[in-house]
Amino acid sequence: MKIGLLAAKTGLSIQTIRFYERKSLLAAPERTASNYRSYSEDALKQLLFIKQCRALDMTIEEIKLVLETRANPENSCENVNTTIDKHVDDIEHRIAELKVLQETLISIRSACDHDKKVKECGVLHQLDSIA
Amino acid sequence: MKIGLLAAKTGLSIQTIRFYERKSLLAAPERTASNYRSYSEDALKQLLFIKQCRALDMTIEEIKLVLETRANPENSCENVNTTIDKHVDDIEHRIAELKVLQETLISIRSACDHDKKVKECGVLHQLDSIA
DNA sequence: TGTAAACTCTATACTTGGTATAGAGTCAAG
DNA sequence: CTTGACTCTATACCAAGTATAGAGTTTACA
Repeated sequence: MKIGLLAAKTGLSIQTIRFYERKSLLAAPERTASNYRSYSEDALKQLLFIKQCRALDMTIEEIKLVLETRANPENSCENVNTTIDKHVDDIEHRIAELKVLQETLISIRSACDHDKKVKECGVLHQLDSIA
Repeated sequence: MKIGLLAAKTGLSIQTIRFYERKSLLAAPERTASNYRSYSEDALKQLLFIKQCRALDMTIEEIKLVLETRANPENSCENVNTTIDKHVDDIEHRIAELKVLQETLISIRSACDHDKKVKECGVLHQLDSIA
């Protein structure tokens, strides 16, 4: 199948598919006589796998690692698990950070209840003084 | 004061300060005879304000808007408040997304309790089939 | 006074994960 | 046979910086 159909089937853009090829996430496919990329069903499966990993916010490098690990069924899956564990950790940290940020923002926001003038705006005063 | 001292006082890198100048967040300062940037105390205050806004995850464009609003004390502070409200909203969404992601990751991770081989690894099977 | 270290300057390239374009070639339908 | 849809490569762009090269400047110390 050609790249347009593959894009439609995966829900990824054509440019994204070519981008993944450049990044060596997806093997360069066969070419037709007129130099069009020609993909197999395996490429489709691989892309769906990649898409799934991206949805889990894995970086391209991490996905590459997982794909390499997966390529040999006799490999230990240890570094796949390590990758997931690290993600869970990172996300936990990020959520905690965002919660603090959220509270700070809400607290700042409460300093100006209405549409006032700049010189009276508690939000701006807060922004000036917190640091 | 020269850029190195300003960087030390603000905790920003020299490159970041020059970057903010290029982005028009910080006015281009006077220059010495030898073309070195020479900053006032006001520049220091402005940078600390910017740093504070960045810590609240505002984009450079948003900060620019806030700075422009702030410049005239008679302005209405409405769009400052709007900016903050939008942020609170964005962060709420992001936290919700991350929580879903976290749960998904934890559920996937539970499919492989130990260091197994790739072919037996539940995590990899999950990654294959969820999409 | 000499010189070496520390500082600053501009300009450019790199990062991540794509997205958007230009300009050229190819293919299918009417 | 031409028009429109598709594909190709190469390049530039986004945010928010970071890192480097190569040149000039200032400061400290002997």
